[in-house]
Amino acid sequence: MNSFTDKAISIIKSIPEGQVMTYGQIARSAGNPHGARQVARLLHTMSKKHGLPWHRVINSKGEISLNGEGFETQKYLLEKEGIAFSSNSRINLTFYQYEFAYSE
DNA sequence: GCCATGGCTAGTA
DNA sequence: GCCATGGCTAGTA
Repeated sequence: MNSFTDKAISIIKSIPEGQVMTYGQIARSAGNPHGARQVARLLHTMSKKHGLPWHRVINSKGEISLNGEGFETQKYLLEKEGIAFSSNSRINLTFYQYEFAYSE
């Protein structure tokens, strides 16, 4: 459990229902401030295999980063967990962002 | 080579 | 709206 990817995966798994984290926040928590794109990549390739709550990860602007069908699916899943979207389809991070903290 | 980012500038109002 | 950035999976040989 040492690589950036392993840490990121365990962090993503810890996001509680009804809360979100951003790509950059996960990357920083996993030890690489510049790893946001790697987080995006691993979500894309490993979500299914690891059963990740991929829909609880959004970008730093509070937006869903998918297009088309993916966008609709993610928005639906988040709303189902009680997360509200503003009229411009954004999420209030101050309210819904999970403050990840290491538990040793 | 791939990626579902993010930060910063320019350029508007 | 542009572009620098970086760790590594999936799939072939």
